[in-house]
Amino acid sequence: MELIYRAVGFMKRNFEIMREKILRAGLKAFAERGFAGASVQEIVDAARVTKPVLYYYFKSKTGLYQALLDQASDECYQRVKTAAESVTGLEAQLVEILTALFDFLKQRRDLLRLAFSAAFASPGELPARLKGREQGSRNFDFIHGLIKAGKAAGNLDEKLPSVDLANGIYGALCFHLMIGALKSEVTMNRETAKGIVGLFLHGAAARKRNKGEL
Amino acid sequence: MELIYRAVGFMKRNFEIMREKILRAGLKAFAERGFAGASVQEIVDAARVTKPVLYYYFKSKTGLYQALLDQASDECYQRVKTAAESVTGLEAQLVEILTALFDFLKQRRDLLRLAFSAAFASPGELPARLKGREQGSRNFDFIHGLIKAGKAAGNLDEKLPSVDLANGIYGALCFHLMIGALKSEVTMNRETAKGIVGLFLHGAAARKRNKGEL
DNA sequence: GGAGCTATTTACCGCTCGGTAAGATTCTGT
DNA sequence: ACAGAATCTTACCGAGCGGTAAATAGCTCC
Repeated sequence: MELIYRAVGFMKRNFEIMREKILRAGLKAFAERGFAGASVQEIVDAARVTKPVLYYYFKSKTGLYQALLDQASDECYQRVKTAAESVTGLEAQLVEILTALFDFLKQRRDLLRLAFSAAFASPGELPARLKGREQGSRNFDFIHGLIKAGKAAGNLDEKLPSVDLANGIYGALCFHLMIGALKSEVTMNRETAKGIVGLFLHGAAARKRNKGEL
Repeated sequence: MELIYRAVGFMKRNFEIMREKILRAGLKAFAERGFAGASVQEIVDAARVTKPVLYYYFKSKTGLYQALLDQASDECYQRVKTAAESVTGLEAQLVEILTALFDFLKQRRDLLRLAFSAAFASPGELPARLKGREQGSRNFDFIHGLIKAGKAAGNLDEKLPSVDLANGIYGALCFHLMIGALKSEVTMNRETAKGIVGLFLHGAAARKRNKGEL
């Protein structure tokens, strides 16, 4: 009995180890060269397996890519949700979300880069079978929800449509993440997050006088 | 004499016509499938020329891509500069710039999409010979300059670093352009631009009753 | 000990890729 | 008329692509 369990345990662990070895190599290749630019051969070489092994664990190049996208999307969404639940109040929540994603960027830059390049890829750049475009909007919808709640609580300017506000903070977030994903070293942290959220909430204009032209 | 001039004129025009036929086909293919995903064959088929013709006018696939990037970068920068010079005052300039680029997006979506995908591509996704990474920052530097001038004029919060402010408005701009480049129809216009600039300058938070009305 | 499953190897497939050699055609200047 | 440059065609290249057939090795279970 015990032998069997241990054997099964070993099997399971080995199965996952193989999968992750290939996933890691695929992530590196796709993040560096894009979907079309990365070749199956270089991936299996880096993972030190043979080609049919990749096709055994993932049924195609597209399947491997999809698995990576799912992983990125899930992990990203999870961090956003956890961050938002850890504090109360719109401003604190936004700061927490941005900080969490900057951490994510620092730890898993390749994964985030992959997600961005997939989200902003041209229609024909990736295989059509890839689904999960709506997955990509989970994060936006989540933040949009926070914004709507903040508006209902009277913290946000009621004259501005909530979708515009969500675009504002989400756009700033995406922009900084993309910049960070391209640079080699990531310097964004909680202070950066505070600055971005502060600019979003209070604006860039000089505040001395309530009335006046720019 | 006249015959010669007409012949030369015809030659020149024909040379440009061929070049632009290939450029147009290349733009469509690259914008739809990315650099690696687009094939030289499909480009020359669409342009109704043969393969060596492409290699005659542009010396390689990379050369064609580079020519398109140069075109996009130049046209974009030109529009930004013209827009900024057409009015005075930071707020009006920003609105004008955003409006001009939304127009650009509406007219040349493929070109803008190409520029964005190149700007945010991973290092190994495009051939190394491609230069002009600094070209891509011309627009940012230009806007950064406006911001610094606005700050010197006392229109912007002096406590906020100018580079952060530039990132703020430039990020919002990029985000909206990228969203627009992906959607099939473009709805952004001067009103959208005003909204974005307003949010950037005055923030999202509820007004504290400084401003009288409503 | 062998049926049957999972996991992995060797060796290959047809195809398309970016790119080119060599020559034909057309045009230009004299 | 004709040399030479510019332009364009036919026909091809080696390499690499994504993907697979078939055999096999290791394992479980009876």
